[in-house]
Amino acid sequence: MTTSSYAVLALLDLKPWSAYELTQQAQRSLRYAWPKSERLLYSEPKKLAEWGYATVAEEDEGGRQRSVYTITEEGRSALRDWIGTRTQAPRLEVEALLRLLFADQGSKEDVLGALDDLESDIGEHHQAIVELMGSYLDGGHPFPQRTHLSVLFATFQIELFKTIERWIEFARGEIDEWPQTAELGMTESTERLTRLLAADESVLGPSHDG
Amino acid sequence: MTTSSYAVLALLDLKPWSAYELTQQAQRSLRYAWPKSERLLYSEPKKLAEWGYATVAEEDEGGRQRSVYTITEEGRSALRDWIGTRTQAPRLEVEALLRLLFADQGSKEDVLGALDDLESDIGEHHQAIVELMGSYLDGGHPFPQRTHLSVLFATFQIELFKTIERWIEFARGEIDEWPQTAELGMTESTERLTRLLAADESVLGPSHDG
DNA sequence: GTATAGTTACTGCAACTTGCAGTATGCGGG
DNA sequence: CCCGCATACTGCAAGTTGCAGTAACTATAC
Repeated sequence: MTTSSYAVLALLDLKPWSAYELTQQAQRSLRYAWPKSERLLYSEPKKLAEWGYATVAEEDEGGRQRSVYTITEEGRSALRDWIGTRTQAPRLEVEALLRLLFADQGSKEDVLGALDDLESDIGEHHQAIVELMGSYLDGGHPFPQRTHLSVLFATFQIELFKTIERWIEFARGEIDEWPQTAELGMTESTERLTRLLAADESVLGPSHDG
Repeated sequence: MTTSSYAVLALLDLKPWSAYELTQQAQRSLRYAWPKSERLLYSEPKKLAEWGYATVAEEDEGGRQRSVYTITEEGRSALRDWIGTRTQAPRLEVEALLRLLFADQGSKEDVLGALDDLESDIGEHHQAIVELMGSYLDGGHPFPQRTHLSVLFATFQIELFKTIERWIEFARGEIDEWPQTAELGMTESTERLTRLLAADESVLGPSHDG
């Protein structure tokens, strides 16, 4: 049982799903907390069934056959045990930051390009979540009694995205002041920032909507 | 060539390293942008050598033998080509958020426990970076001419960590108001938050050090 | 009616990545 | 000289990803 198995099991606890529905739903709803590939999500319910945590029923809806998975009592019990365990440390992969760390091996355009990439990736997700919240107001939540959870979760996403977007603007401003990418070292501006960070203070101005 | 290969290649572009040094250095410096296991980092320089992007020299320093890797001209050229390519979308794995999404399957203590886990994981990293910045002020940067990059990178980490810590406090406050975890749905507080998010506004108060 | 292009619903496989156990060497203390 | 510990790796099984491939239904055209 990996964390991904438990994530799928938790979805199964909401209602029975076909493998396809389960996969789509997992990609949509877990994308920002526990991003997993379609391929993996397809194989998880099979393993759950093997372990006795779910049962499979072959249905014939829509002319085509599909396997519908339902959680078992053992599954619910395993889920309850997992809920109380220590969570894994969070993990952030941001290739744009990797490019920033090695910005001296390229031009200013290269780093700024990486920041543009990051901005557009974050922007897409940001916009999607704002729209999702709009749909919740219109009663569009698939499990209305769980709205409080989705919304609290969404507050995390929005705060994070806003912070990253504000930081991108800030970083662009800093980089614009560089004559080139390499060999700058401890400039006046860098020293000022280092002092702020060593004192654990924010380097961004106050947010515009706080 | 994976992104991890390029990350190691970029490190090799700074100076020649032994596999051990390279691995340690990569774990320390890339942890927050591109976290990779020790095991993988050990094998990357071997592959780089196979592909002709690095050369190996068997040295005998400290009595024990070690393989020292040096970047080649082909390696530098490959690195320059990579620097200009599109970056991958960022990826965030936060198991504590997964627990929040399924909080209705456990108790309030369970969710709050997950938030505590997240707080302590983030707190460790946060503190480590603040201390690192203190050491930079004392001239402790391993590549002084690259300080401007490390510090700009660190501003990202600190802003992110501060945001997450502020969000944890906020989320605790919300959860404290819940009578239980399940079946709350669109409460008054949730509706207020949903409206704010749909209007793309922050739900956290202004930061305390902005 | 049937060719064909598109969508739905998957499966197989190679390559990438991780965690952990295991190995071998050097080094300090008793 | 032996023991425990740190250093410097390697092997391997299991987890994960991307992509190519398959097969069935669906819509539109001719």
